[in-house]
Amino acid sequence: MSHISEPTVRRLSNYYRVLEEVAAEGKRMISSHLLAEREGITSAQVRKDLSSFGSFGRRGLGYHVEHLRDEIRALLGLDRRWKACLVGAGHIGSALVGYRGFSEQGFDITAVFDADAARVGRTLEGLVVRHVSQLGAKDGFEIGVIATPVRAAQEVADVLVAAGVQGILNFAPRKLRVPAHVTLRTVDMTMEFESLSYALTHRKPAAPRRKRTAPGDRE
Amino acid sequence: MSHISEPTVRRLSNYYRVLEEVAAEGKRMISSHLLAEREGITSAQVRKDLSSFGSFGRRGLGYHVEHLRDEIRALLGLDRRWKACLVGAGHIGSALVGYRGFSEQGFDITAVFDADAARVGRTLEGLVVRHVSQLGAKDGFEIGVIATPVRAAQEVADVLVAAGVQGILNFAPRKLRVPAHVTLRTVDMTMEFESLSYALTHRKPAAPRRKRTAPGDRE
DNA sequence: CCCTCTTCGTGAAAAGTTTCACGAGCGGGA
DNA sequence: TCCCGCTCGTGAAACTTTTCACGAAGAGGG
Repeated sequence: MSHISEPTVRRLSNYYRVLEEVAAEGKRMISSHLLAEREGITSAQVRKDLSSFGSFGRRGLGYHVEHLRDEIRALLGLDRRWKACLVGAGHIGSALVGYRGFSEQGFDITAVFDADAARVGRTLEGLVVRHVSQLGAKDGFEIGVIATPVRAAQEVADVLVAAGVQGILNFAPRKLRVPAHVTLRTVDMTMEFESLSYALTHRKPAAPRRKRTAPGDRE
Repeated sequence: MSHISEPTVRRLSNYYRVLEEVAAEGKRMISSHLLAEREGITSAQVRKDLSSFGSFGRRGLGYHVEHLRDEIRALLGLDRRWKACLVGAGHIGSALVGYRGFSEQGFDITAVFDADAARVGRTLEGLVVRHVSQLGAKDGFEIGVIATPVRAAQEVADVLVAAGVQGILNFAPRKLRVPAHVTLRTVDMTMEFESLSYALTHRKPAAPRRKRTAPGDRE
């Protein structure tokens, strides 16, 4: 195993969840074909992805569900827990602290920060909101989650980097600048909506009720 | 303009937000180089993306900020509003209803549904939560947003399709099956976290504290 | 008018990703 | 034991996306 591409990692993450489901259903083996069907992709893709980090299947039989699940879990680093903090106690931040999915996958949010004095001191899922100025290296956070308004996001990222986090999960709709040793992942809901808006606006079989003609339009 | 690839659309969405910012700063023109710098990509990429739907730049000068912004807005279908409903009034759902970003981009959530009787009747940002059984075609929703637990997501998607939505924005961590005439976009926070976990687990310069040796391992 | 500096638009090359297709291993039945 | 049906692993082909590199404007100064 030398290098696993980003698209492959994302699919592995999906396989992992399917495997958990399938294991819960009591199935012992699963074929690449079945796995592919659940994901809406081809079986060749599944086999290619899995072969990128090992040979886990048995010809004629498929993959051993629990074994494969455990291999992927280890590969993704989900067999340990991560110490995380959250910055931004607004709507999104509150939702994230309460979201089960994260702690289930090894993500412990143990502190919440906010820049707004009105929010400092309030309690969120058992955590007291602290002022962001108290965010330092001493607590040893490995991951920082940004759920602030977009204008504050870069500044918060800088604070997190200074506090020594190794990774940042950013929910503000903007690309952030972080040093190379810090890994950044951005969840951009706005972008997904705009992508959906584009797809709906240009979907093929739509009735041609009237064609908008923009200034520089061509066909 | 014949076809714009998905990665390009996503970047256009980013350019759009940068252009709004730059316009607010009062700048009149912007070069592909500057635009690229803000996004952390190359200027060739920017020019290629923009040229995929028209020639908006002027050689030697760059792009006219407001004009380009308006062109992208029209292309993405953001010059109109979408009538949307939300299913799932839990943590994530509540956050989404309250999230400014959506309405700013033309996304009007005008109804909230939930399957849990305990939540029906409660008010969320001025909207009374209704039981999901009341979700039908008569309200004419164009877009449905799914913010339910993963086990309910497919069923809700089916209901939305039956109610005639054209697009679905799914926040449950699972691929959903929808007919071809319905567009689906999934925001999978769990996957982003797992991708981050993978990156942190395998980051290069880390001290090689211990090497796991799996059964079928090779190098 | 001419020269220089800047920047776009765009084919062509390079890099990356997915799909194809086939050899080979495995279990089971006759 | 031998054959058949199933399924993996994988090189090669096909396709997609990004990067390169260069010709063609455009502006401004002298």
